[in-house]
Amino acid sequence: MSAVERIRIDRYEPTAIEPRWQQRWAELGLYDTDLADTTRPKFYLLTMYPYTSGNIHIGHWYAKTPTDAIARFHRMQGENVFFPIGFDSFGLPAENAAIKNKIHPREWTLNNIDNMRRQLRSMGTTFDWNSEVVTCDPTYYRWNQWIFLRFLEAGLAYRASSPVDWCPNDGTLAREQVEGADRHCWRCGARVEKRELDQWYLRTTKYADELLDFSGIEWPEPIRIMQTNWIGRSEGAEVVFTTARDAHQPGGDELRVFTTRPDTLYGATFMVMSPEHPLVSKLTHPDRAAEVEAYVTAAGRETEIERMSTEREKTGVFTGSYAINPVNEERIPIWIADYVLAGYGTGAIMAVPAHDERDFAFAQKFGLPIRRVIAGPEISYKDVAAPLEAAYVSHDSKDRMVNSGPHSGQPARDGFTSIVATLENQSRGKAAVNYRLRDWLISRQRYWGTPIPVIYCDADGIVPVPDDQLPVQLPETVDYAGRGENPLKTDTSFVDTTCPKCGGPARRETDTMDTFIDSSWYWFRYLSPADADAPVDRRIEARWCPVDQYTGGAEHAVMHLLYARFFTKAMADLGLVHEREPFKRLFNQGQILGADGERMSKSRGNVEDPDKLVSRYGADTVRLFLMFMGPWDQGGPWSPTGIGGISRFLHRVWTAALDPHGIEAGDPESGVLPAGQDSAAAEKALRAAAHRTLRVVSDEYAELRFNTMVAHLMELSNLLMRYRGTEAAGSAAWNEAVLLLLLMLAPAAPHITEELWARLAEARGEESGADAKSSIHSQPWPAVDDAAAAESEREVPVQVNGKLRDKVMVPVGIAESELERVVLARPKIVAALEGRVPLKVIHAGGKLVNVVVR
RNA sequence: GCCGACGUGGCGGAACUGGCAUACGCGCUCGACUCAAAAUCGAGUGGCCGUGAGGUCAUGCGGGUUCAACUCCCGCCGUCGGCACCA
Repeated sequence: MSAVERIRIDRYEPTAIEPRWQQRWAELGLYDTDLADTTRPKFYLLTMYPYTSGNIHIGHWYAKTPTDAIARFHRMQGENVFFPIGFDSFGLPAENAAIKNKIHPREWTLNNIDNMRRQLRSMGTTFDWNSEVVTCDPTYYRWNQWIFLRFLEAGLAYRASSPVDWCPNDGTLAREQVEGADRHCWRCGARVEKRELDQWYLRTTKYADELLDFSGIEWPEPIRIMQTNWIGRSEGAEVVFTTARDAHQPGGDELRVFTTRPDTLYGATFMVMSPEHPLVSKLTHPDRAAEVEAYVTAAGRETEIERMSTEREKTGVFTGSYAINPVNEERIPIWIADYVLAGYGTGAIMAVPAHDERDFAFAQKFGLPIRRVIAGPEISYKDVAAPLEAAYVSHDSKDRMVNSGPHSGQPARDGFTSIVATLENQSRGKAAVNYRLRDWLISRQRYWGTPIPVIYCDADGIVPVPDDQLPVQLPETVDYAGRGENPLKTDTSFVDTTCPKCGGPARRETDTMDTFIDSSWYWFRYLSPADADAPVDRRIEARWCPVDQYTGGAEHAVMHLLYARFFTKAMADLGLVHEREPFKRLFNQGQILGADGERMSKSRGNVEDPDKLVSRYGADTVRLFLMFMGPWDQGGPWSPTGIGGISRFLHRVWTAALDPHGIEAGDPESGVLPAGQDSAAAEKALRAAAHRTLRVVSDEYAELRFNTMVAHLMELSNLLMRYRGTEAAGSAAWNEAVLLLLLMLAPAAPHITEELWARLAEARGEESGADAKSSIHSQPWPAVDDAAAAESEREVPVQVNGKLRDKVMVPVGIAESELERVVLARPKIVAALEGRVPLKVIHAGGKLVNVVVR
């Protein structure tokens, strides 16, 4: 090949190629899914829709482009792939930007969406844009309202007054939106306080047990554990204590407690109520009223002041009242302390200081009695009365009950059931289950969200907005007086309305819904985004749900991913959908951190803008680089070091495909076959390598192991380059290897492969790029030729006492005795044996030989 | 504190059910091409000892099981994520 001829080969210039193909694919409608097509198996692939913050950053690329490779891979497998995208577009940032920049949240959001659409397209992703969903659009949020009304009818939505977490800036928060030991707001970081408010809830607890059941879905173990812990099911008993008659009050009130250790009931030496407990004022002795009142007031403020440490000293006050223990009629004092939570169990506990660390600390501080009622196997009868130095918290099967009246001596395990049975006989308690999970508080005092469709009428109370008046639209012009105040509240044109029942004057609810409502069912809406009659088209849903593969970050473990499961179950019970689980398979990609190892955020200034990388290297290089970085579920700090290696790889693919005969200057070896190989052997080696690569790469795509997939494609391209310029280059085997390489690379690097596919077709004199069928992305995934991939010889490592001493080439399928004979004759092995006689020879299925000597 | 993930060259990482530790890539060193540089191509690249063949140590640390351990078991240390007194 002359130098002149080589120069005529076009250079690989991604920025020239990529926009052209993106446009061509859109024109051909290559990725518009026909949901009615039943001739192929369906594959619903979902990636978490982005929040409309304005910019697509490298983290979005890390989440979306490997997911796109999954979509392309499944299409090549012959499946009908549905891969939609949309925008999570309600929420605080839009509102904050509006306040700051004096721009309407809608305008801010829609501008951002325009920019993000452009950026998403530049990735070369195959989203079906026809099914796009934008949650701040009335055509979407009217169905939030409609579903809410169905929940209301079914008793799954209700209004209640209770102490809620309140952020001074952002208003009420769901419990999972309060973070850290100091209880700060997940959005603004301000300290959260408790407020007693009337708010709307969804009855998530109704599904607590079903949500614990993960059978039939393939989710990562850590997420299942997190959800399980979050739901926090515990089995125990509810025990009814009765207040004792006293000078200041008649007694006889029931004080219910939940305990997981009914076997310790004889060890209850006092009781504790939460400061918010309804019986607090009734049970407080007049002499103690001032002290108790002060404590309760302080506790209300508690959460907003220092609460950094769980090691914090226990605090509390005595009410002056006593309760009767149902099993031994013992009279024990009732205290109030903030370590007992109002929202869990009954808001009151029986304190067993001998066997609970918290109760122990409290008893020590206030000098309350501590009585051992459970003894471990090492405790002798004599030691039972000895003072404890710490709470004995144990579930040892050898534990036995002591100081427990008729139950003394019984194994503690049996005590659980026998005490519950005793209580049940006397109607003073029963077996009970408690959950840590609470109902979902959805009211938000914000403008930029879905208005809750109810009306308050003085005559008729809470009146749902009739379906035919939906959507309740957000007013267009609003006055942003300032932060923390919902502008809907002061907008009389919105608030003032008439009662749908009596026609009298009435007020609209001004709270809007938590934005997690939007993402709790959006994948259903993708299937029929324009349907004006129903939120979900049940016929399409029946065919396409559940989502086959969902990808997104693990940070949504106990919020979005739990809410989505709840919604699906609730909607199924309402007959709106068929499936009870939303996402069959879930994969959590890791998180890309800033170069400083911290979470990427605008405030830290460590956000990586992919646009300049794309303009320098091209989208294909950025896609491959992100896949090559490491296992997809791992993420890690961002560093562009090494992206040049990916760029070089794609240049080599380009060269191998278009210029098989070139010889690199300065390389004395190039153009020469490896020693001992003729061109037939070289061609055989090429085919074998290509088909073996195909075998592993197919698995790696299916298992989402993109980093090793890229590595294996690099190995194949390195091999091709080794044979470039030799007699084998340009042979049938070479061409086959090149085409296989392009097909295997196509899902990951769609533009360069499409370009080379088209050029090679043209070189063969075929039409290319004219229709959807000729695209590389419409080709079937190739089949492995097992005969070509098979190897005739194998290199077997040989060890002596587990240490590598030699390697031998032997025919595949060699008999063990023959292999042993060959091995023992090897000079290196003879030397290593030093005359010793082998005790044993391990063959390890022909993969390795280990000669064991003493 | 409880729950979970992870710890391998200078760096990102590979080794799937115990079987050649360090694939692939980055970086670095040397060489070719060049007046020179960039780009590209080639060779080398875990530590230590040795001119060499080779030996020896090494997958966070300490033990153990095994012919054989990055992989399994026990006990520590460290990093990251989740939970936050849930009775």
